[in-house]
Amino acid sequence: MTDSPTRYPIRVYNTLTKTKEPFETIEPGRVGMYLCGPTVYAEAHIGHMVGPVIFDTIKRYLAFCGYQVTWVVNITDVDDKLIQRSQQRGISMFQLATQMTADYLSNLQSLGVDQIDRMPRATDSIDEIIAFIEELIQRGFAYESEGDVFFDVAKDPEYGRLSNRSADEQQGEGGGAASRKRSAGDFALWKSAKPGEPSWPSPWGDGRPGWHIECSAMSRGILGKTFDIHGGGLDLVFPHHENELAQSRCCHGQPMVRYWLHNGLMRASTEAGKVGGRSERDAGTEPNAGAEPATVTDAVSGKISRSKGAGGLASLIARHTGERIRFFLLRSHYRSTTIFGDEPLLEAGTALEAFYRLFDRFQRITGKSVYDLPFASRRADFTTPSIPNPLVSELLPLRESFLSKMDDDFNTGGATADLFEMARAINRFIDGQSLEENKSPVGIEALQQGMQILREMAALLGIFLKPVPKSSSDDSSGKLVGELMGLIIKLRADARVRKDFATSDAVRDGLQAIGVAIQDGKSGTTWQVKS
RNA sequence: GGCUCCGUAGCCAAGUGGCUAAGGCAGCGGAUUGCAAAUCCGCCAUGCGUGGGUUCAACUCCCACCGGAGCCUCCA
Repeated sequence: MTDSPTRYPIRVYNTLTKTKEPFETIEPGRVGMYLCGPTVYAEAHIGHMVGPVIFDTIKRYLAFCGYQVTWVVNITDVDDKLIQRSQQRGISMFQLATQMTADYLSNLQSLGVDQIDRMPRATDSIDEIIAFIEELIQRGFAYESEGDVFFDVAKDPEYGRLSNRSADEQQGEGGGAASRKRSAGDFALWKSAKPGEPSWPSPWGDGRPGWHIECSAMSRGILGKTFDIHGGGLDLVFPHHENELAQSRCCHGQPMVRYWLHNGLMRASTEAGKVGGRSERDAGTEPNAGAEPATVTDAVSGKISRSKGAGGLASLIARHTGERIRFFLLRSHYRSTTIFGDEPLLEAGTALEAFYRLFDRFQRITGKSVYDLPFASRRADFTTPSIPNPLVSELLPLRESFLSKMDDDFNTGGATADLFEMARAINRFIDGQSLEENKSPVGIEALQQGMQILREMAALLGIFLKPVPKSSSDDSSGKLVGELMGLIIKLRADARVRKDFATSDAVRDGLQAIGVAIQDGKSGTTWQVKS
């Protein structure tokens, strides 16, 4: 019973054609996917996580549909900014890159991004890069000029198609390179080294790769000359992806990529940057940037920008948990601009709490952790229960709805609606069967089967995979705390039996004040630490 | 100036040429509760920026305008 991916009507929006197209792989059942990763010269900010989270989700989904996916994310560890920043800090470029790569990786881990197969570094690929440049020169698409090598944009009639621009309107890179270029739009493939800069020997003298060439060289090395999906932020469409595309197509005489997928950018929710509000530009007032402690934004536009010093993702994750941030990112469509701030993140957390409470409830009834439940990892593996299960019958249409939204350009925002509907159906089932009071084996079995469906769908989004550390059911809260709470609840229950509500309410209010919420249910009192 | 994209209830946010325009947060009623909380049920956009046009029919297509964002230089 192999799963044939072609049976699923997946459609993706392709930036190159500006339309949604049926997803068909080059090689049946296999997907090569490349995402432009970070230039590791500074700490990551939340905007850098949009791509990794959505592509992580895309990979999970494609794998679920039966594809064998190879996902590559590159690390740009040589670049002008890296050199500049490392000199400022008095460390080597390699030290800086190592530190910032570690920061990036830990952020990915916090957000549950663990599907990446290969993370090649530019500096590990110098030989491939040089070989690629040599091929371009041989084919007449690049030229050497005083130790630099440039791509000759004029030689590529298709240049500009991805970003819908014509080559002659380009300003090109600034600096002193202009005099060495044939035309302004030409971009560097190889940059000659100035004294003291990190460099590698090449046929054109010591130097380093230009920005775009590494992606062409590394994607070819791992995924081949033509591969299925290339992704990145919308801001990379021009010039980065346009240039990559030109290099690879001209070098190989075949298309580089089947589908170009671009995620929307993130904006901070400053007063001025608010959608519908007046822009700072028009208002002509001095912007007050830095309202968000975790990010520094471009004061004029509200855009999150690392060049303005944005970063501090780690503290944001500490405040909100990685799962909350991930869920927040997946609640809207990946191509849309997302407004980011503490408020929307808090709201995502509130929404998530309902699921966590359901999971606690599940554990009280079944004695099992939701996180230990098995679930189908392939779309075709799902089998309906042999015994009629009213809960599963209710959940299956929601599962179909969820999957059809994911089929449609990975509409995670639409799909989350079905997750909420599932949670409601499960709660309704528990209420209707009074499962917390009379734990009927038939009901419990039905509940578990139902919960597996919710779990299966959530796993596609990369959420609810493991317990959130703050949950009271988690032993990280401490055994002692659990025992103390047990004692407090027992004493309070005694007070309630005596109808001494003044005492019981005082206990509840007191706990509330220190961040512990309690609920009196029919089968006892539950509690959790509020985040 | 050129090129893209967006404008859906108090807020966030899916979606569609034609049945009752998802879901979440907040709010309001009800069930439940000693009271709460949680959970469940119900309510909450005669309308999808504004004005035209195409069409039997548009929120969905086209045009104009207003407002917002991005790219055109490094940027996820």
